[in-house]
Amino acid sequence: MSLKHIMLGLLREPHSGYDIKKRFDQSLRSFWRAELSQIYPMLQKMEQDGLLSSKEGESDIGPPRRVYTRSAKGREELTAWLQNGPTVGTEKIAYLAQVFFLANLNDHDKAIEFMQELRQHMAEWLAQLQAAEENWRSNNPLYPDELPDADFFPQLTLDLGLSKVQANLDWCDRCIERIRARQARG
Amino acid sequence: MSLKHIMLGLLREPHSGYDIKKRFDQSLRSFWRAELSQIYPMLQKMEQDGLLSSKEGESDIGPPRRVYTRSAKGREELTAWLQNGPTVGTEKIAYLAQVFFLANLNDHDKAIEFMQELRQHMAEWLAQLQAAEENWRSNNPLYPDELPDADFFPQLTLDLGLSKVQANLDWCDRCIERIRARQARG
DNA sequence: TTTATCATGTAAATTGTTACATGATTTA
DNA sequence: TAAATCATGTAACAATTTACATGATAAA
Repeated sequence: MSLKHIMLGLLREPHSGYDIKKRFDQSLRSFWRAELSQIYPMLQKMEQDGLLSSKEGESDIGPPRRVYTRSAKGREELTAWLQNGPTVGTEKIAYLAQVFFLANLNDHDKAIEFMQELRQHMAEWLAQLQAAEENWRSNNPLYPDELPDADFFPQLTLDLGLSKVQANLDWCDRCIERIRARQARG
Repeated sequence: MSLKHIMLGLLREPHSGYDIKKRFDQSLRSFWRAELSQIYPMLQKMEQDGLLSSKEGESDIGPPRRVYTRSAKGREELTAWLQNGPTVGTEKIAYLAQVFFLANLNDHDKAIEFMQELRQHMAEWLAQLQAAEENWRSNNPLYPDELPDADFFPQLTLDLGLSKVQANLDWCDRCIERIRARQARG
């Protein structure tokens, strides 16, 4: 059950549900996303279970906020998750399933179109990650290896994101070439 | 809703629920997995919805089987899924979330252990993919570019699998080095 | 005769998505 | 004053996992 643990990780500093949603969208979206309609009930459940405590937020601006802080039990739960070792083999990648069955289109042109559209998504994603990295680098002279731990480990995930999206992009190009070659052969 | 479409893709030839489970485990597990307890009810629902038809299986061996065939409506549903373009940005990668929060262990040795365990998983996974490819290559002189479409497109997903798992493995090595270097600096 | 594999399901719980509902504050 | 953002939630549905339940056949 990762959502709970990710939220515990984000609650290193006190946050509202709305804050947590923003952190998902800004920092985690390459590998996890969550909707507000999942976050708010989960915060309530976690508080019931003693992993969090909450208080009415000191909000300078905007409507009243409920701000959550993780408890000692919450910190233990988080470290237990990390100490149990990596969770692997649970990924679901819908676009790969689609490529697997692309023969069902019975049309190489449509298959190429599909791969080009996928390539476009990957190119945009790569540009976003590169922009994030460039922004980080130019605003922090310690980037990447002298950052404090709380930023260094997140940077590792950005590093992999860049490699992986690049690998996807290169693969799309190979696929398009190979499908074209089949087409040429008839 | 990809499970339905993947099952439609697998039902290019008539299959039982048990057969479908084997195809998930053998060919799709790098990017999708499903349990029998999800497959059987889904087959029933899909038949109700007119995407499949079923009959008592001609089973030479073993207990009676129910064998499903996709209907014209099922084929349309599958091509519609493919024609709607790639589904991206839905992946959840739990081990990356764990790396993101690894600072919470407050212990570089434990972080290195985590990355080594992850590296081990990736090495095993890579070996499996390489074995699958080698097996395929040695049993089929047409591998990879002269295969019929129904095998060529699946081969594309194996190609990406190999690149991606290799990228993960290299990244694990980089991470371990970088954490060690931090440790050395104190 | 025991173990592995074949074969099909149900039940309960958890997790995740989409739609709906409300209202305050800030910026243009 | 209109639109964007801040802020919190509920309801209904869909998807997934884990546990339970059963029994036949094949291979060692």
